[in-house]
Amino acid sequence: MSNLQPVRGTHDLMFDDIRRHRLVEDTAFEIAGRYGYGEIATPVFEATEVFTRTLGDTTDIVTKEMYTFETKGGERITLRPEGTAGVARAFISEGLAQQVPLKFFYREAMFRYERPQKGRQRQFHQIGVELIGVPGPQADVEVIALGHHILTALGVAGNIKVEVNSLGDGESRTAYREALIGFLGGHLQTLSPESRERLERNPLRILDSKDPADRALVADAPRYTDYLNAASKDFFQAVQDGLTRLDVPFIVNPGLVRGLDYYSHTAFEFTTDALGAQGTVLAGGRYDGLIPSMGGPAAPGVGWAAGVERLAMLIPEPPPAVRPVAIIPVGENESAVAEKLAHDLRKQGFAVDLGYGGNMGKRLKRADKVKARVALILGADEVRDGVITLRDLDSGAQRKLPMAEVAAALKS
RNA sequence: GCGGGUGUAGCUCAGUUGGUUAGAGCAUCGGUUUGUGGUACCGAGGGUCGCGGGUUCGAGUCCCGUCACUCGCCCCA
Repeated sequence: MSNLQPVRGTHDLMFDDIRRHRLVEDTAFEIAGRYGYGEIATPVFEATEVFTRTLGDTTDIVTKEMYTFETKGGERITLRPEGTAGVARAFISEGLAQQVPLKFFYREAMFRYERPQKGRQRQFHQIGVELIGVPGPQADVEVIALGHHILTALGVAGNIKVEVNSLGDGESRTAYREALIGFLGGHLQTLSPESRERLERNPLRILDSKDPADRALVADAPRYTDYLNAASKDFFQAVQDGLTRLDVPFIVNPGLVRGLDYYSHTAFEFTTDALGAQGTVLAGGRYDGLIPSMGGPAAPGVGWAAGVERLAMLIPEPPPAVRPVAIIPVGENESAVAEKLAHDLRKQGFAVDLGYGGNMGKRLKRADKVKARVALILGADEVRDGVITLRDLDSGAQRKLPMAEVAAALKS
């Protein structure tokens, strides 16, 4: 077992990496709280149907990309590949329909059996919000503005584009889908082989194909906006007006689509070109059909999820670790005094580093390594006189002061 | 799932047309300095050359397989 490696697509998070991670999560949590979103933690695994019932026949996802297994008791279980289905399931199981509107925030690990790339692991982390029970466009606006607010607070919004689109209601989508299939079906030879397959399974996805021939064809295809009915147009306009009012910069991307039927109206993505092919940093939309499709009440919803790893990569500087106070005892007897001092200071809220051995030089070196801000030197002289030597490790200045005044001096 | 690139010390990398005991910087440890860190100087430790097989008198170097990472495609709930 000497060649132990982490399982493909998984990573150990520590030091700077996890500080970046926590900065993303904590910032998002704090700001979501200002908008009234409370945290929810759903189970890491769910009954497989929780995901398959909503994903339908989009076979790649179901067959290729879910971690599904059978338990000893014969249950079919899937590690959650995304957060919304679990929240929707909780909404149904906990009978929360009486309590709408409900606002949830989550920060959790997700699992997808995909080929790892930059910004794409098999175990990864998402933050996300769900706003359930509000049918009107102000909910979409709030959720998008919240996403933008979080990215701004993280200092990464400058590199990010906010793209929005409307999928309209069910009637609009059916009409558009037919028109699109009709048009593309007349140009089968021009379509890329991949898109020819998508034509039956997931025609809307052809709109965001990367193939140049597809793109040229799509430019002449019927436009989604022309097939939105009046109600859908009004809804989309209200979303855009709301975003403008809140100074959220956005562009309308008519090629931005969702493959699944439970989505309606607003779809949006926050993208960057700093991460190669994995440019989507936050994505969401309105899912009025999701909860009903899982057997729940007719509760509308809108939300998004963002990749913590991707956001963490965009943060230029990881937040610094806490700078402790280092206590440096010089001899054996002084060590006991130092342990007591460390304990007292920690109880008062200070971060204290106390090494486990070594002479003064070694201990100062260690203090430097843990980036201590000050060293409290405790030798025989100090103990005898009831004082301590306080050395500022940045300036090198040091002075003696009575033991009783240490805590006060450290606060300044 | 498909195609390309890369695997040499803890990290970043060098290593000639195949040729002796595989190198550097950083990091680590020790010393100059047993009451003063960072800087400097001196020294030391640390390598199954990703793994397995093959070609060869001889492989870090060439070939095959495999694993991992990486870039793109597919997918992106």
